[in-house]
Amino acid sequence: MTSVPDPSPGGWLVLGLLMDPPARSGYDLQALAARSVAHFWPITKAHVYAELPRLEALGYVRGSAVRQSGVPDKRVYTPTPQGKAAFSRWLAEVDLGEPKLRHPLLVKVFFGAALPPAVLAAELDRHAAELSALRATYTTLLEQSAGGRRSRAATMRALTLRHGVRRIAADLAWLADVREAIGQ
Amino acid sequence: MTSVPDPSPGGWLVLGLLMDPPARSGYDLQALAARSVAHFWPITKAHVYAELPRLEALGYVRGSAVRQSGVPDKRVYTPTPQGKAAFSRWLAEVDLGEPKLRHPLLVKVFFGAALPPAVLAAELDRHAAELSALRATYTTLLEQSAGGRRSRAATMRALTLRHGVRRIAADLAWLADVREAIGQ
DNA sequence: TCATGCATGTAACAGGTTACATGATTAG
DNA sequence: CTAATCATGTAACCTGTTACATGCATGA
Repeated sequence: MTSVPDPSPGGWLVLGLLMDPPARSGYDLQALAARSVAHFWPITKAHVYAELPRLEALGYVRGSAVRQSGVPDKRVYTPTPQGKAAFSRWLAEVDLGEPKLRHPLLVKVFFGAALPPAVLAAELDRHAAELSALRATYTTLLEQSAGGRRSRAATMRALTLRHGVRRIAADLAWLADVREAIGQ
Repeated sequence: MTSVPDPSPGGWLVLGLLMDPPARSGYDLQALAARSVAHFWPITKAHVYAELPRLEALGYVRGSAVRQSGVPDKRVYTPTPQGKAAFSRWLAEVDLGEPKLRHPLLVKVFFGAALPPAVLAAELDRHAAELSALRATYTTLLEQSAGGRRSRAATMRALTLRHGVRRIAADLAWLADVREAIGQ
């Protein structure tokens, strides 16, 4: 009877991002995702726009038009009581299993013996530079949220950034290992 | 005219695993993947079996039947010269972009304020236990490959395991942070 | 005039997983 | 007798991405 299937993981994430006010549009959600959950669960804008009507059909969110001047009108969404309940239940009960990572650089290292050392070394350095840049954005975000007292929710969100920072530190240390092992 | 598309990333990985002797069957490849590349690029058996005929159609591998007694007959694959060349080229030239990770536990932490502390704490501890177990399997694999002198290829493969070990150490340290932040 | 931000969406595709289907042999 | 190992595959599905399509307003 439902005909609308349960949200996919990405759909639940979108719902989760709507849990706290203010009401947000697809455009807002995409931007919010980019600076919050993106580092452990990337969500594209196409995905956001696809999930919103499904969540509405399930009765988990309600959209309403907002007129604007200067910029285009938009449609913002707020969670319904059922949506809030469903999200809490999902969060407590899901088992999404182990993190699945697909790490291109590790592929290059694994098969690295088949690669000219200079090519590999260049890739390693490029990656290290990207990691450093990423760490800078994470620490910036952390500092932005670090002022004064934090809500419980803000504390939890900050913790995921700390994960990113720790992981990057580990990756940089490993990159140094690899550099040493291959010479130069 | 080709009609057969280029391999997907997973397909290239399968080809990569065939580069070194001995010739392997789909069954062998799946097992090999599980103890080598799985921790940075998981490949299911269904995927392996699907890629093999495509690689053959592209002229990158050649399969041949092997009769066995006691166990079922099998079909093993060896790379062709074109396959070897194509793999080297791919490895040097691809840009698969940044690692994309989807980390369920970070989802739970990010929205953790909406979760009973005891539930969250239990998940954290379960995850920590799993990480410890995983680290044990990595170190076992490392020790197996650590005897005596290593080929260049073996050294590179071992380095990816060291990455896993470093990443787990970082994750465990972060889990301790979270535990401290939420108390109990 | 040109790029950027705001704003929304769709269609086609890619990549990979789950569940199903089958069957012999060996070890406990 | 049962479970595990060896062995191969397919069909349906899920999840998500890319590329396309549109258009106004603002600031440089």
